[in-house]
Amino acid sequence: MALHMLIDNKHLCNHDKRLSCSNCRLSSLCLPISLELDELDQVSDVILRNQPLHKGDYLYRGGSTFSSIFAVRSGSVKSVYISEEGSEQITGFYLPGEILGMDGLDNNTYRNSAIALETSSICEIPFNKIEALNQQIPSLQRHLFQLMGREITNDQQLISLLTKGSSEQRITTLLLSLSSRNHRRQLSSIEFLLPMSRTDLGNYLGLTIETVSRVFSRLQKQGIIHTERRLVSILEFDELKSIAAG
Amino acid sequence: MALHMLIDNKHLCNHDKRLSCSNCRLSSLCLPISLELDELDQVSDVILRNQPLHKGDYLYRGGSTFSSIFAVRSGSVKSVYISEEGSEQITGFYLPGEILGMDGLDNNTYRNSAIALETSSICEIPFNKIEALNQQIPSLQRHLFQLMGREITNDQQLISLLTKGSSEQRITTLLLSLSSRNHRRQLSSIEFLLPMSRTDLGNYLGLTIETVSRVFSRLQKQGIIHTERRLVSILEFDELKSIAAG
DNA sequence: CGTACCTTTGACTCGTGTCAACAATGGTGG
DNA sequence: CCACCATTGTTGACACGAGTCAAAGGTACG
Repeated sequence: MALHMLIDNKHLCNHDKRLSCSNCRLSSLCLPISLELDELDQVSDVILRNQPLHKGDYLYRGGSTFSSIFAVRSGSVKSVYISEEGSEQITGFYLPGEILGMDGLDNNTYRNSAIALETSSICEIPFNKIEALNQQIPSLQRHLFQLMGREITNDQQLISLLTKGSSEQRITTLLLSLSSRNHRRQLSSIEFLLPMSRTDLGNYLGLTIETVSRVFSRLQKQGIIHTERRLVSILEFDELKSIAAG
Repeated sequence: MALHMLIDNKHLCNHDKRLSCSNCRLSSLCLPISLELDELDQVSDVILRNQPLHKGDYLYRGGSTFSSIFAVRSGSVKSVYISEEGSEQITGFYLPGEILGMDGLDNNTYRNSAIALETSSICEIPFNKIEALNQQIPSLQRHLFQLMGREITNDQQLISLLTKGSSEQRITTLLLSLSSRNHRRQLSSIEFLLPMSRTDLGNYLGLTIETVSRVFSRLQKQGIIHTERRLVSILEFDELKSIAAG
């Protein structure tokens, strides 16, 4: 009897106050703001809250069948495409409140693999269930389109950066992006931990690890940032912006 | 009376057999294949078939309010982002049967401008009307998500190309892309006209016009392609592929 | 405590950008 | 119809930024 209640409690954990969307600090980032409370609960009910991933764990693998999109709850995830020849290209970093997995919509197959950069909690959003909810909640459908539109504009910003930007512009732009994404989450925009290695940074920005390292050293020597391993402090915000702008 | 009939005819031109989706050779490219005939007509009815654009005309402008997505019927269009500082980045080329405008979904504002590369006919698809149809035709909603997913994976392929590819890889990859897109439309995959200038090509691929020109010359000297102005003939398909692969 | 991995720094190379001159093309108006 | 000009594309010489190769220092993990 006691055991039975325990199991029931586990089944109901989606409704646990601590784990519902209505109680999540990040819901304003990953869900439309205009949802009614009962709509919010409907959405919350289809979301799976799986075991946390550890560093290096796969959230999904490139080539596997698309089923869900994912929202980062804590930690961070990288999205990486692995070509037939084995070369890897990181296509994005995802922080708490951000959504990934939309690379699977094209062929019903994930194009990228998603790998945890650190211990991370992830909400899984089964796509067929959210598609069904779209029929009842129009603002949800619109929100999904908006999320995909944001993914597209993000990728296009990266394209501009890669075609036009020097190594310094690429790195300063990324630092400013991380800074503003931290700010959105009410965290410090001037001091934060990089979730990714120098290697990942270079891969994402199309630079070698040596160049990444040299740029960090140069920025530090100029007194614009201070770095200690993965901890970054921005000392001269305006300088950083002006380098990023070119 | 005669005049009245004429006007009525004009209003009915969407139902003109020549201009309905059910009669369009390209419908298999831009619409889901699984549509019933009456569903196809429903979709066809909301689509606007505007006056053809001439070379250099804007289909939409970056910063204006998002209202529609667009399908290229004939001709070709480039999508270009213009930064505050005035630098331009071409983010895509769109050929007949391909769909653009999804960069407007993020902020309800087009991020890019879309400009005709030559005289082009474009179908305009008002987004709120297609959103409403989604409620009745689930396969249409899925198709829209798929189109956006394709846009995302296309952008990510370009990112890989820009971070890893040499000038030769970038250009040969683009030539192969154009070739296969022509093939999809039952046109020659070995001889075709480039719709864009060398300048546009270089801008898209992150290369200067001089480098583009030199790579074309080199490929021609090696007997892999033949070019004469914008006409490209692929002489050694396998060679081209092996260069593109790296 | 040792090993493996990640990062930093230096010397050198190479590909692409920059600057410049010139050729070819297409549109315009006399 | 042709001369003119603007635009676009080609080719060469040179410079420079990022890649490559190599070595050494730090840090974390078992």
